[in-house]
Amino acid sequence: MQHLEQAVEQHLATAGVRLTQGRRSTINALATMHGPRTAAEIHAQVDGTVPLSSLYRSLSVLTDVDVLSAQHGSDGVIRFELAEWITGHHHHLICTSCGTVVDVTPTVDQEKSMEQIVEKMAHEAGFDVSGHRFEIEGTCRTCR
Amino acid sequence: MQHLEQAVEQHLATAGVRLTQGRRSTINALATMHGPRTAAEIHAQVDGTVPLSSLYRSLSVLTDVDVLSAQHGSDGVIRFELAEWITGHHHHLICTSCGTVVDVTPTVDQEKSMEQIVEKMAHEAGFDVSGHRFEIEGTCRTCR
DNA sequence: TTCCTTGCAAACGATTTGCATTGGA
DNA sequence: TCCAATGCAAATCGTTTGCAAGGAA
Repeated sequence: MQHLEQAVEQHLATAGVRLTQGRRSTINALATMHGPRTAAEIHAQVDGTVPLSSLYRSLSVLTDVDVLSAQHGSDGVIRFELAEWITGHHHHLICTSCGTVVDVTPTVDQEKSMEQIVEKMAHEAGFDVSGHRFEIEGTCRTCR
Repeated sequence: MQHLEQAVEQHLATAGVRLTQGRRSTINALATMHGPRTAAEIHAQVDGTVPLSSLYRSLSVLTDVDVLSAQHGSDGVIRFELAEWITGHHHHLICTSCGTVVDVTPTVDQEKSMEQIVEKMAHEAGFDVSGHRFEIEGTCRTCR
């Protein structure tokens, strides 16, 4: 995890953003939690040491500089996770019952197939593809 | 569009839900607008004839009985559209420049490939798949 | 008539922001 | 030092809800 910290530190320095105590623990919390987490969950994980308002501000800044990525869940709550250049490329399994989001990493073949399909569909509509989001909905093991 | 109205009417009757004036115009508005729309947009489209609170309640009921589907955008706002059994299965091309959302329908082969991949990825994580959402971001023809 | 629906207004709750204070490089 | 970052409290705003009145079956 030292490498991660250094890489992130470097990344933030380049972006001209300070790596403060609060931001450090926010990032560490997310690194520990594996997968998208809400501000409230992170707030609990850091044991309330970072006020929610400050936490939201940090999350916003960290997302802006691409250390985190954000997604809006069907429960209307934003979940944050480490950016893909840190965690690696993946997609999301979303439990329609409890809202939990789990990361899944496609195999190289799977990813290649998906990209091909994306490219083809978009091309016919005259779109220049810049990215895609693939979300699988279903029921997780514990909710079933 | 007569067929649509009858089918929906039937659907609602079976579900024990009344097709009222407000609901009728809500559904018609969405049928006209093609693609996911926010409550505010629908409210404007029906020219304010349906109060926002009532509109939200209708949208909620209609989503529950699967006449509409809802999705939470990256701006934190809920967008509604006619359910896929009405519009047909499709995915979304989202222009990151102008925000336009275009529906794209995958070919049978494309859809089959995607479902296979989805099934495989989800199964390993212990998920029961109920559906998937594929959103392609990029630049549309007119914005390019 | 019987309830499901509506309208209005008030409540909610996640997220954002103003402002004075603190702390990192 | 100097300005970004913080903490607190108040404000936002999309969405939800209580309750009495209205309308579909």
